Amino acid sequence: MPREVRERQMLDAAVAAFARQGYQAASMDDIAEAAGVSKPLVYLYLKSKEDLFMACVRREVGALVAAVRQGTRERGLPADQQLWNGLTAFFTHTAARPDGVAVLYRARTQGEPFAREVAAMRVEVVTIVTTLLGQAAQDAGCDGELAEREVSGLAHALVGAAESLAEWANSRTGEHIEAPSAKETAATLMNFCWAGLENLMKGARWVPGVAPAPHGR
Amino acid sequence: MPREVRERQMLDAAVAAFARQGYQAASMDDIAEAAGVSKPLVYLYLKSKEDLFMACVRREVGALVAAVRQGTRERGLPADQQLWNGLTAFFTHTAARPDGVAVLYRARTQGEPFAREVAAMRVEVVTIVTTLLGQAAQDAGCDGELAEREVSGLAHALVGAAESLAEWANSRTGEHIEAPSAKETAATLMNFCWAGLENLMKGARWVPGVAPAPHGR
Amino acid sequence: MPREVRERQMLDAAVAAFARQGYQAASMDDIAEAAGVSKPLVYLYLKSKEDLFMACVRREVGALVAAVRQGTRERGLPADQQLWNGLTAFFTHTAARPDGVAVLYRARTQGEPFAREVAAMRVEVVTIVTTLLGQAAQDAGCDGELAEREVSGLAHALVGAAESLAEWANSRTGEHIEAPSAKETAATLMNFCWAGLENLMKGARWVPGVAPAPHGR
Amino acid sequence: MPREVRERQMLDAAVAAFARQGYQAASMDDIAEAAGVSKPLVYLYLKSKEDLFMACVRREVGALVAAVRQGTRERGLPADQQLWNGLTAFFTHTAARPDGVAVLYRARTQGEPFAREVAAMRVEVVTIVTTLLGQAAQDAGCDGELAEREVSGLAHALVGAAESLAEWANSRTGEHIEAPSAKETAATLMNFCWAGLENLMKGARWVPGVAPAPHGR
DNA sequence: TATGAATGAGTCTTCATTCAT
DNA sequence: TATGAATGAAGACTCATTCAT
Repeated sequence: MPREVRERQMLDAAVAAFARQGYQAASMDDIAEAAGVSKPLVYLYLKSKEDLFMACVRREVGALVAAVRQGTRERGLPADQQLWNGLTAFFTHTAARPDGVAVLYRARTQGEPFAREVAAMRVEVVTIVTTLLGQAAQDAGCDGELAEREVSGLAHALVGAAESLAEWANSRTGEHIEAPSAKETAATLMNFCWAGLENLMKGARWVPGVAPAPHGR
Repeated sequence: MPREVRERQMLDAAVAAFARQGYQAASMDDIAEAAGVSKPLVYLYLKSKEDLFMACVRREVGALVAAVRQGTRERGLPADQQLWNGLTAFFTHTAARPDGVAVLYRARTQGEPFAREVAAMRVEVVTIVTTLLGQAAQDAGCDGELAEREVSGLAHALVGAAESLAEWANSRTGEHIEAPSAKETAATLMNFCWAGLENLMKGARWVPGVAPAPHGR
Repeated sequence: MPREVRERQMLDAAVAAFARQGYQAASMDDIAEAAGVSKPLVYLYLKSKEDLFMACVRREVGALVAAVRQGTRERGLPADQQLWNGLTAFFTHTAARPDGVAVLYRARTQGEPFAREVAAMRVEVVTIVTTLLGQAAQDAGCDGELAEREVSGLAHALVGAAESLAEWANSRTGEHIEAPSAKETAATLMNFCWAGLENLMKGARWVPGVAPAPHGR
Repeated sequence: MPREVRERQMLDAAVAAFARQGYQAASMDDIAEAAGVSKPLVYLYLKSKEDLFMACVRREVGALVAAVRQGTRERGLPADQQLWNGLTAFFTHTAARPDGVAVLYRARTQGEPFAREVAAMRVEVVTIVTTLLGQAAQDAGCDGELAEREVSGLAHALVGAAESLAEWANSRTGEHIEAPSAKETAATLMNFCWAGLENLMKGARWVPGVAPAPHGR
């Protein structure tokens, strides 16, 4: 059996194991067995547990970013539409590859090199989102300037909300309550945040003690 | 030395260890040493590694919930103000006890019993939030009906956003860029979500292909 | 059982194992079993295979040097007599602790840190020998100057000869041919080298094509 | 590529590996790679690691013995001259093929079959030396009888001294101190032992408590 | 002749856990 | 209350060796 095929089998098995048990708890023995190969072969192809984990992380990072990029590829739409498309792509991916996403989640707490990889991915996603927001500001003809730190905070809030929602949406899978579709979830998130973002881009801010301006309270 | 004191020392050491290294990687040896006691004593007081971790989780869950409750105790304020207070309390706690929060974060991926404990905490927090939202709806005299599922989704989005922001805010600690204060962070989050929530409570929804109603685009 | 005792048991077992099988081939499992303890205890006390080996080496280095020093302690004797005493002590030690000596032998080809330790021991022994030779030169009233390099070479030759003889003498042990006693072996070596050394100290040298001076050929 | 050539490449690589790392530590993988062939080919040609090592040992034994024989081939010279020639040949070989010599050194501690091979070589060399000594006795017209055991001991002392000197001489290679030439080293050893050997052949012995006879102390 | 693919067996090391005191 | 001493079980990693082609 050619090397590439075997290697993908191993990565598949590893992603599943790491997702379910975590980096430390997953054993190379189990991974090898799940991949249907002997342990030495795993080492021959993937060098070490760390390298194997890194390979998983990189693969899943790539897949996730590709999915989101694909979702926001369509030009010429209004920014909110594009953001919704991107979120939908994200939730679709998240539902289709829960283990892959879980690996990324785990990687964030597994030490420098892995955390960095995921952080880099986040930056990429945040950049996409930020670009969309900028475009949205233009679309709306608004001129409010957002401090870089504020944007960064917002982007993290959005990503965190998305991750949390993804987890929540997927946690339903398997129960008799039907899980919400990716589009529904994306819409929920848009409902949650879009009005606020728009306000911000217009320079309207929520401040303690005063209701946000555009709603006229 | 009285048992209670010793036990707290152990929990402190354990929380630090689990937070920094994760459940699997933290070793009972290290924890005992950090606590300044012998290993058998740890076992005498806390039974097993699992029980020790559970004790940590429960303690931190309690502390976090108490902090948030404390933050939202003040009655008679408008709902947004109360939510802001709660968030501020959350971010304050999060900045004060990063290790405690990290333990909860770790616990979510550490198997059934621990995940359940954290999930229960989330439910509690979500309930608080939900109550506030309900009150806010009344305050606004609005009559929009929110499906239970939708509320649940929103609450998870809010909590996820808050967690993500907390992590982001704390990741700055130690750099020369000053970390945002809890109040700032809470304001960022309010900016992010409050307008949208208000809309929803008025029955206005973002739908694909159409700009959100209340803003008149 | 107190730690010190256990530790000596382990070192004894380890020395035997390393001597017979070499560093790589000796397994920690076997050593632990031979010492009558479990493997973790070996690691608890001696940290790692490398550290264990180093501990063996150091112990045997100390024992050997102590033996030789003890042998040459008696002052006031002629130099040849003292050298003979030292050699006798060496061969006695060598016969009494063949495994210890074998460990030192193995250590020389086991990488920098170990080789260095043995080299340092050699230097110590060579220094003792050199001192004796110097004293012998004085005793003999001779004034021949030996280049440092030449002395070094001679000392190495002497030590090599001694080692080789020790091995030869001990290889007889167990056969029906009786092994030569330490004193006999020491005498053999004195016979082998003393006349030559004396010549050298008188400035007489063997040169190709000419028989050494003092023997009048 | 013809089998013989390939086989020599493999042996060269193996000798280098075994010399530098020892039998256990050298891996078939590394040897195959160093030889520029695939592992199965090594097994096809040389059967097993043990057989490969044995092949190396035999080759190097042959080379060393051949070198020494070559050095003592010239008949009609005085015995000391011949011995010096043989030693020079030995040190020349030793300097030219340090890896080969190292393999023999390693083989001595690698278990029965290998040790036997090297022992056999020693016997051969000792025989050559013994013959020379016998001839020297005749040359000197001396009638001293040397017990077989004593001769054996002397021969081992000589060989050990030679080995030790060879190692010492070669350990200088690479430093800025120039290594002594083979002839110098051989002369050092002759200086070290020849007078003693001559004495012995004349029946003069060093005995404890008495200075050696021929020097009249 | 030559090799890419594959593995059974074994090694070092660590860890949660328990006695005996 | 408190601990020095000790271990069963398991995990990462490597290596000599063999097929199928």
